[in-house]
Amino acid sequence: MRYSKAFVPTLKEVPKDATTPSHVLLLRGGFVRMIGSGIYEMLPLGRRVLAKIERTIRREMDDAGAQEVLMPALLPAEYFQETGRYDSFGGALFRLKDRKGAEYNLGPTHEEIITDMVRRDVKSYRQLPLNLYQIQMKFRDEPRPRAGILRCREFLMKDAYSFDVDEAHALESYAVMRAAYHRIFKHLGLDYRVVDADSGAMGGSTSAEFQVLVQTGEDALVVCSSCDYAANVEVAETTLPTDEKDTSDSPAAEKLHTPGVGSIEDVVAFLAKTLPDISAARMLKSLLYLVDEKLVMAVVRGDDDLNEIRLARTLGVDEVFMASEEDVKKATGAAVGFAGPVGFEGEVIIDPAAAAVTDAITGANETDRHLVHVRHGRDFEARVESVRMVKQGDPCPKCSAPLESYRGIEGGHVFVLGTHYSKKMGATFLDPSGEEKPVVMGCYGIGVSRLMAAAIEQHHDDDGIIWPMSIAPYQVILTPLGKAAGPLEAAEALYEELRVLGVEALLDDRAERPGVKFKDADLLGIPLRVTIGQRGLDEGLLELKRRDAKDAEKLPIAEMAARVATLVTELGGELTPRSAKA
RNA sequence: CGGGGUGUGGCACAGUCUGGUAGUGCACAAGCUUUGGGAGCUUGGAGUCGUGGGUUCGAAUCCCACCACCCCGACCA
Repeated sequence: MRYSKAFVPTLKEVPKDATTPSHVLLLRGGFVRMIGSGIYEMLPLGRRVLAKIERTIRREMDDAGAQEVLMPALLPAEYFQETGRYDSFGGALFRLKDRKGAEYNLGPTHEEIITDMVRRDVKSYRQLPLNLYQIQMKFRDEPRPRAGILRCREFLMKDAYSFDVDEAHALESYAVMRAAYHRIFKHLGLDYRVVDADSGAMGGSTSAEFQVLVQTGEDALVVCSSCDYAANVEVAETTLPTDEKDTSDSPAAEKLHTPGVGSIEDVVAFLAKTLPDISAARMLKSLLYLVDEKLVMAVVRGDDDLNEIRLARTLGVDEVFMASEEDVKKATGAAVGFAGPVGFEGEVIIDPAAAAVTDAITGANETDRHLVHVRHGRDFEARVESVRMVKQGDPCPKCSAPLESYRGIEGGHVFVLGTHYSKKMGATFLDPSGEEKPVVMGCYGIGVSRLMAAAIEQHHDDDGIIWPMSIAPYQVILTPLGKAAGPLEAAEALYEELRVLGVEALLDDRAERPGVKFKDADLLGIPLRVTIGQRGLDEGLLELKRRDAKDAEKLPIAEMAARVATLVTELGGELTPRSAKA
């Protein structure tokens, strides 16, 4: 491509609304443009990057035995109504009506549609297994789109669905997909981890997220410093403390006046004068949750956070909701901030770490009063369950080495769905003995457009993007300098040589000053740059510079094309050789 | 949905408090000079001041309502 003909509207200034690196650089580099909250258009460069990501995904999915389909984005409401998700999806579902008043929704995901596709034809175990996928736009009315292309209302996604005769075979399909995902993420040049994840309220049992490790990620993860354990903090486990419980006596509980200090920090600061060894670790944090219309108190140590997902699992429900201020007042008789397990009427769950505190401070269920010298088992009873959020430094549940905290962007999610949809939608088959059974499903997503942003979050510097070769919009940029004819002619010749070798080159034939060309080249993040200046030409040399390196390499003109092609291949790029022009 | 903020040429902003008919830089067009890291000078084109209403002789500016977008939180198959 000739730069002078390319539609690449780069920006010198940072658009006001862009905050994260990927958002800023995608806009500045002319890859994408926002036309509404969470709605982006893909300009030529952005489209090329997406196409590269799609190509890698297609190849690995096809190799893994999956077949590509394309489902509609516009869906008659009856499909999501059939599984109840037309309502349960809530506000996230884009709903619309046609001119006759019939209801539709835009596809936020396609389990219903694919299940319908399969149930129409699959009647026998002989037709299974099956794995179908598509790469298509998804629509979700996010409560808050953010971070540019990382959380959009319309986004490109690859979603695959497997269909098997039983759980064991479904697990095999799952394993095949998981392996394919590893190849995809590696080839895309991303630093990622596979982590244990919440499978949600879908009845799924086995699931894993492919998390791209970046500081700006939305998800908090813990990764073992020693073994391969990694998990989303939502579901992370840790070895329970095995310390023997302190049986020595502690003073009897005592009520203290703590006017206006409700939060853990405030109480610690307030009591620091009278109790010298106070710390958040001696506080009991008592949180009230609405569970099936009953109030349940969850108690964790003051320096811990409650994990709502673990609490919900422990209580055997899909979801728990933080109690409202009024509910808290009604249940404890005190303002928010003064709740405590002592004397609380209702179920109390306490985390082991909190239960182990033998001389604790907690709310007294009385406004402006706290209790000191409180002890689980003596002053109150509670069910001991692990409900706290695992954090940095906690021991790994597998090997006890300390866990490390990371943040990540969820780039992919694989999971076994079981028969959740097939039962509801009657997707059944006859097994060899003639018995009718529901197919066992799995689903596998990759956020294609999100990965484009994730790659930038991971690979950029102050000057711009540094694309991994495998997804770069062009593999090399040729930068002839100066007004004289020599450099441009040499660049044209090299451009043709590279074309024949199959290298994707961008020829910066614009009548711009060198500084402008260099700045744009760095911003766009093309992995290789060949600089063609009169100075070099006089010595018969061209310069080759990697975007991710500081120094350039000087090569004789005749060797440059071959060198570039070799480097492209070494860095994970592909060549698509063409025939020479007649 | 709660809290905070912003809407003024393509982009980034000033002007709003204290009302008088819109400006700066970049970008764009033309000319001259310049040419290895976002050049200089000259000239020029381009703006319903988010929308609607109100106050006023007069509104980007004051008042009311609405809309859009961003950030924090809630939420996120």
